[in-house]
Amino acid sequence: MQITPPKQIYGFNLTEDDVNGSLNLEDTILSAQTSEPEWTRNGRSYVDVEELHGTPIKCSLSQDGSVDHFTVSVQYITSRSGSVSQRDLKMHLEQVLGLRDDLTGFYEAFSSDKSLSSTFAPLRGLRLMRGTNLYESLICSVLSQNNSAKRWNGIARLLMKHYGRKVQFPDGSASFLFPRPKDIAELTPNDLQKKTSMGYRAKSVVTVSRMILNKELDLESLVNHTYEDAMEALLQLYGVGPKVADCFLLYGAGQLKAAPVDVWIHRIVTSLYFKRKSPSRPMTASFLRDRFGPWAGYAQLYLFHHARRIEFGKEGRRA
DNA sequence: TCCCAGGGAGGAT
DNA sequence: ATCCTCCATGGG
Repeated sequence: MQITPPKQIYGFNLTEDDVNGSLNLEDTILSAQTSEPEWTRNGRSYVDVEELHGTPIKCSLSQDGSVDHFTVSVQYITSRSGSVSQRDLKMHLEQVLGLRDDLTGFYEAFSSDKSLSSTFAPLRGLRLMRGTNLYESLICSVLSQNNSAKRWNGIARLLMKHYGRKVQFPDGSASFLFPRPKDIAELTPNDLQKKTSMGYRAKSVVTVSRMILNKELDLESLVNHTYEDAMEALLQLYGVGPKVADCFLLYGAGQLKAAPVDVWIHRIVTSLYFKRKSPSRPMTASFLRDRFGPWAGYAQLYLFHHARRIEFGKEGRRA
């Protein structure tokens, strides 16, 4: 007699033929990019829950092989009634993990820049993640200000738990989606702060949520603006300065010329490229855009993580 | 107790 | 324009 298999779990594999260059899945997922809260770990796999074309989907990825010759096993399951095509999920993962970015071209274009190219070998396969929910990316970027990656992720998880929709999966697990602007706009900053311990960032999160709900701010239209126009609009938002705006533009809107300049990047770029002069942070950001053009975001990512790894060890944890 | 965390607003020069 | 200080909270 045939035993009925649990048909609700689907899967497929990605190989190096599906990716434009090398891939280090673990480094990519653990590099604290603010496109969305960090994926959770389950053994050797990384798990993400997202809403894809209105259907909650939970996918689990694990990489076997090397960063150049690999198989990424993808298993996924959708919430109750919904279904997602394998093709849609594959396109989703291509965006989220930056699988179309020409990493080989990046490495070749700057092979003569000794400062940058020295990071290529240790970080080979590290890719820029991109969010699929602009609001989520903006809020995560706001939460990251003057905060550790571990803590802003914890706050984002509390946001999801308290204000996001709970979704059940056929395997018995449950998750919370990221809240929508209207879920947050109705709160007072004080209520939000009490539930999430996000501190003074609550005022910014509520204000931005209300502006989006009232259509004073349209994140979708910002994506089609030039970098300069989008930046100008974002800087009007309370709690959004140059670094947070660049984080949103890079990880949320996919503007690869955006290079968020935090205290680390500022120190690194100053010491590597400004021998003994001291540029302002805006100068550092424009320097990165001028020097690396459409690869400025990637240059920032590689310089940042290389320095962090030297300072703290592999995953940036404090010794 | 002090310092820092992938900063930013509001104020004084 | 550039330089201060303060901001909530948690971890080292």
